[in-house]
Amino acid sequence: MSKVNLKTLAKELAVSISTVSKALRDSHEIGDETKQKVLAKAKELGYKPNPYASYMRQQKSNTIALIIPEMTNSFFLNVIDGAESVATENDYHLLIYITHEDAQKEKRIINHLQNGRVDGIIMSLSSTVDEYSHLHECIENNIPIIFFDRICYEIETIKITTDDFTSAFIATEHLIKNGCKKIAYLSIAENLSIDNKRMQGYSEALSKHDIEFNKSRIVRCNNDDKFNYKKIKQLFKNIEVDGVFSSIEKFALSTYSVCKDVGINIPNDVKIISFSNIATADFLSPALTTITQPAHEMGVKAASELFKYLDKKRYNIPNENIIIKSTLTVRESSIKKK
Amino acid sequence: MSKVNLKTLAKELAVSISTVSKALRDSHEIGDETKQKVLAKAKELGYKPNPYASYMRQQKSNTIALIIPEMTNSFFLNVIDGAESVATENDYHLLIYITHEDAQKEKRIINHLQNGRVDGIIMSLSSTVDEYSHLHECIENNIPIIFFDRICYEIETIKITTDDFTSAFIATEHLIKNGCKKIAYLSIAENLSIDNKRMQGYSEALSKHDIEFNKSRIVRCNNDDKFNYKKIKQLFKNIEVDGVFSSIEKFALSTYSVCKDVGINIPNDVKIISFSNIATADFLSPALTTITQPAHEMGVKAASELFKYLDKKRYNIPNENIIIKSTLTVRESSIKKK
DNA sequence: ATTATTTACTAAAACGATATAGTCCAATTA
DNA sequence: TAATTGGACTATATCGTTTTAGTAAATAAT
Repeated sequence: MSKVNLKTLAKELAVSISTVSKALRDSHEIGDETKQKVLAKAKELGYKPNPYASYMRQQKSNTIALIIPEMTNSFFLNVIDGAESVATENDYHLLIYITHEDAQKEKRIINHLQNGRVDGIIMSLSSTVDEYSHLHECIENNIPIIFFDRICYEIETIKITTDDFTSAFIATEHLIKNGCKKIAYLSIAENLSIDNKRMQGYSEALSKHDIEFNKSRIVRCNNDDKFNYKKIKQLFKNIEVDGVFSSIEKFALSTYSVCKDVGINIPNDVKIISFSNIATADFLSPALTTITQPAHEMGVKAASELFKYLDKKRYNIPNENIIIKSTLTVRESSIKKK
Repeated sequence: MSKVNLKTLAKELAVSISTVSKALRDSHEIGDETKQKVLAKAKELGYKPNPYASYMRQQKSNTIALIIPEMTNSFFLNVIDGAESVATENDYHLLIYITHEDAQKEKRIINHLQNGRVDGIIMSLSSTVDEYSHLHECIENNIPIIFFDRICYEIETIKITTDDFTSAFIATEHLIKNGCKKIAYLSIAENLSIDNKRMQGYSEALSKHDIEFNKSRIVRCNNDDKFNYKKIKQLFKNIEVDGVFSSIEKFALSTYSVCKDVGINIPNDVKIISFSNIATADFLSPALTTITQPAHEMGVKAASELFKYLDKKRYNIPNENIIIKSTLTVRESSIKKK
């Protein structure tokens, strides 16, 4: 009922609060006998140290924030899983924030975290941010940020990405090798690092194979599924397309939807490849060829890099790019039917 | 750089700390002129109140925990999304913990939360818990818990579920109406509320239609995909099965996997229905008939019910069962091919 | 004119844990 | 023997807020 704290223990044991505190932290200043007594009493009364009181002295919250743009994306899902497990291992606590791809929301969240609530932040940018003052401010306030996937070049810190350019290049080349010549690119947001890299890979592959880059085959999608559906439908109506390279998973699903409704056969009429971590890729109709990002691993890496710098109190995080490779998994959606 | 706090502001403005504090909280004790000055200075210096210092006085962390058994399940994914949005709306912060279906981990997590870190907990039980002392202890320590989906009957609190029995009944009946007579049930864990309810619904439907309940068609799955795969494969080998009712999504996917590998045709040879919130149900081959749980809504409800009691400081949460209905979405996997 | 009330503030005590600076006695050393 | 060291503790300030109990001056009531 009544909270048991150091004071309670001290009173019960008729020693001072400092003795109790030191005994619990196994200080050499306290005799073995007393230590045993304190430990026993603490266990007996179920003493649980208050983390926020402890924060007051240590200025360390043992809490980190994970900020992601959306939840309904198996990539982020796996990142959370990875980050959570590392956090738990290190006795850290993980706060989750979702920006819903809204720059204003992202700013608000970042702003609210500059008050000591967290020791550090792991984040992936929202697709609608176009200026980074909130991030600069955060760094100035000594809250380290580690970026993953959708990184911010302007901030000097550790950035964890996959090999977006190369993967996109390989993906596009894969489509080309399977006979595609009119490949569309479903873009997520031109101000995002990943989108640039992926589109570069796409365009580089086209150029290598002497295929003309056609701007009308670039579809700017956004966070609204219905909007994307319309856009993709229009794409097929307006221009010939025999291949689709989707920068993120959900656009590929919208494409499936359109194809189903309009009666376009995958992979006969159009071949599809997508960046995706979807668990059901194998069971889709047709099975979706994916570039599978090392999502879990990226979450793990982001968290463990952060902890490396938090624990040692050396807040001078280097400006480093860590790249973890994606893997291409070829399935039915991108190859000719036998 | 150097943190700006009430003291800094007070010094800058040559007033007392209490004046600054009260001005910021718009106390009637402070004159309008002073208030303006304080507000201006606070903005100028970028004052951000320290949440943990504030906690010390208020004994309110404005933080809640969401404890889920696993991440790779679109149901929980949507619950997080729902809970997060309500938390944000109410200026609360959301800590995420994943038990990975491990009772020991669940106990450890619950134990670590009884120190003031959170004002309340939203959780779904791990499938391996078989005794609830950690939960009772938590309640005794005045940390309210609200359960969703996998609830604990023993604890008197708000429990949010879907209509598991009825949905399972309808699902099973749906299979029966589509000609199934030898329906298997893929069980998640017999000590879970949802598993009991769902199996009851299943068995009730069988009995209504004079189909004998056959224990060998109950498959006890667990958290290990490979294990489940083997079990399901064995099921098909050992006994005739023309319908599968999966209590959770991932078992349905394992079933798809087995059927693909063994050459069993869905829905011709066996029809499948599953509790699931998977976004790709429509695109699976064949499209998966699902009982779609109101996952997002359940997350929203759980969080908002919790806040209702946290804010008003009336911690006497009633023992209430809130049921939000699931919807059956019939797709190809459960019906006869034309 | 005297007391009572209101206004606008300040001082100081919490909240619970921790670290720094003592204190006191016993044991060692010069 | 006096001085020093060490062992085992205690007292207290502190972290950054909030809140209760003042205080002093101005205004209102009697």
